[in-house]
Amino acid sequence: MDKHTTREAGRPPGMTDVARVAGVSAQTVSRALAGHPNVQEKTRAKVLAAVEQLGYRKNNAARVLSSGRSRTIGVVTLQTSFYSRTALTHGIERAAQEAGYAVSAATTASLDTSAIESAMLRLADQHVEGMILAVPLIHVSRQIEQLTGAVPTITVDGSRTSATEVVAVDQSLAARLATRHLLDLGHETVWHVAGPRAWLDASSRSQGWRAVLEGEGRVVPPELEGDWSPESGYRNGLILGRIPDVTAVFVASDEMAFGVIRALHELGRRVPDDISVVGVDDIALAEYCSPSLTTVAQPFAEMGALAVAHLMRYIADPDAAMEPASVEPSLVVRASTAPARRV
Amino acid sequence: MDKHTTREAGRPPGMTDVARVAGVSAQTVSRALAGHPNVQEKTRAKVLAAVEQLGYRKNNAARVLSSGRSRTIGVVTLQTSFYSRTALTHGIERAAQEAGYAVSAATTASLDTSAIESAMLRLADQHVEGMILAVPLIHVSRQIEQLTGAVPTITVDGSRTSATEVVAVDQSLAARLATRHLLDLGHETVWHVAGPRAWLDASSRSQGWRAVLEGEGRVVPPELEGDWSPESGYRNGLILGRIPDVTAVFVASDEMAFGVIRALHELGRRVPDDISVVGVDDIALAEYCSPSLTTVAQPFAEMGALAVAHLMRYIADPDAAMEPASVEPSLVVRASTAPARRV
DNA sequence: TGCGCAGATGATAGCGCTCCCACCTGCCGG
DNA sequence: CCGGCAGGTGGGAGCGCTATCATCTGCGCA
Repeated sequence: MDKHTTREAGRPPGMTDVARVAGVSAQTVSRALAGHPNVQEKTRAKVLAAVEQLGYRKNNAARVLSSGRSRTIGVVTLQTSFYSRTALTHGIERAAQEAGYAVSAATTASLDTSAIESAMLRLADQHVEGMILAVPLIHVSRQIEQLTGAVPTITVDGSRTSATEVVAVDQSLAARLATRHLLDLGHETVWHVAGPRAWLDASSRSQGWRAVLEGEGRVVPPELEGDWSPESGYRNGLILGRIPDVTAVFVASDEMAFGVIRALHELGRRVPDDISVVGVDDIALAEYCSPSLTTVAQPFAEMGALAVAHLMRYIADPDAAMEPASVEPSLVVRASTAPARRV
Repeated sequence: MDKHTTREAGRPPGMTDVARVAGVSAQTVSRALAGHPNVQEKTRAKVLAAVEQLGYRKNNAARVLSSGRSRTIGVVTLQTSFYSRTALTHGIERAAQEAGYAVSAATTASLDTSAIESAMLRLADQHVEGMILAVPLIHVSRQIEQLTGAVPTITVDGSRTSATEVVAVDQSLAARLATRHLLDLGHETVWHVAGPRAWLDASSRSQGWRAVLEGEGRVVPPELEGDWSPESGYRNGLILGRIPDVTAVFVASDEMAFGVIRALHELGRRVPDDISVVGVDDIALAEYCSPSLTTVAQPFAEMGALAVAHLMRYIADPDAAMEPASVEPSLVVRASTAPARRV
């Protein structure tokens, strides 16, 4: 550090430097750059010229320290590469960028309360103005409660216990679309391989599936559960393939669906001839693996944008009432589903 | 803001508060928390107790402003969900976290110089101590040169023009493993669907493939090019499938490989009976799609760790000489490759 | 016995910005 | 004609922390 206040070589220009060059005060520079209304056009122009000339860039740390506002939001995600979370994160990033916000990501290796807590704390330390939780909040600790109280937080998994705002794809609808599609093809009933129960996404799908079957007076088969990985789909497929009257399966994610299909294949049951399979997500490979997968496409980009929009509103007015928002998924029919064969 | 220096309700506790409770000076608190050696164990304990009692959390903005060090590194990635980049990012995140660094991600929608420039500037504004570029630097602008001069930067794509340090998977080896595997199965020669030329990953694979063929005196078929997407693999597959003497194809990514396989399938050429296909990456689905894919696994986690380790060393001593580092991929043989049929 | 040095602690001065308030123009109405 | 009021501007005072230097202890050694 240096005693002299005069400009130094090797130090980036500060607001004072801009002020000097523009012939105004540092204060005016601040206002001009912040888009404050009470600044003459002429003055603003002078400031901008000086900024250009010096190659001035704002010092974010100073701004945050002084104002408490960071223009940054945080996203908590699970440290894995499931397609859905990746796609969602991208949607959020793009939307945040457009809103002039930076995104700070904190990943957690597990869904433990303490792990999520620590991810949220890391974000809080970075003075984020809001958070988006892309993981299910299984248990809301005192610490988390305090954080969500202090920092506007929304969750895109819609944890049922939380005190946070919720944005979500209508997963129940996704499940209903899939299940009804299979019934429409003439199948007696539809089996289901669900995601982990901790995820609301997973349990909403399960509920939607069950609702359709019950509404139609069909037998509701026991539900199987995976962990989103292809491998868990495979394990469940090995079970399903051994049950003779299984002819239609709704799987809670595309990656698991391919695992299921592989297992069925190995057991000699053909898809879609013997068994129809529907997934969820519409990953890039869904169309190109064999057989191409009938699935329910999720509008992840839209979803990210909606989450950010919601959060912005929440940040602007923390007291405003907000009802949960949701976007609609859509069915994409491909080759993994076929009409039930006459018995 | 407030005139009084005494504690206020509703304001989080600061270092001065901790100092008061612990009965030491703010300075000592700073040193104790920074792990400075010249602090008595007893004093440190008192400080930690006070921290605990007050629920004190450091103010990062203030630390950055004052010290210039942010304990944050930045990562520039492309705004897509290709498996490789996602996996790599996770490797980086984990390693950085272990090193006590936060990760700030900046995504860019395109590979334009200006887009990458702006992503790097955004990171610079956040006072990152170092950057990892996970995108190819096609053209190094004056601005970028200035940035890489000011902030330690390494690239994991190994752009040939850049003035940055390089960490990479040995892609040439990956290609040689794949190509040799196919030749060993008795195929006359091997065709290649490459990634975009702008990516060094892609061109290294192409070179490795070519080197093996030339070394063995085989015919080097013309090279096809995709954009990493399954769809581009499909397009190229539609071409390859129409060429009668194609019996083995090395594809630069798993996602493209499945696209190729699908196209071949549609043209009535069986994999692996008629044509063997090898991919690169070993994505989670490689084992579960049909046929399961022979591929070259990339050690992304290791790679991320290596990149971070390199960057840490670079940050610690920007002048230290560092040779490019690389990690080794490994071949995973599955069902998409088979011995060439006797002609 | 005393000097000096090293280890432990404290005091002070910023880091670059934004807030609050005072100021200074010019113009309106009384 | 002058007080007042509004829009524009400038002047300080911090924001919470760390760097630098000063200070203060205790101890070894001559």
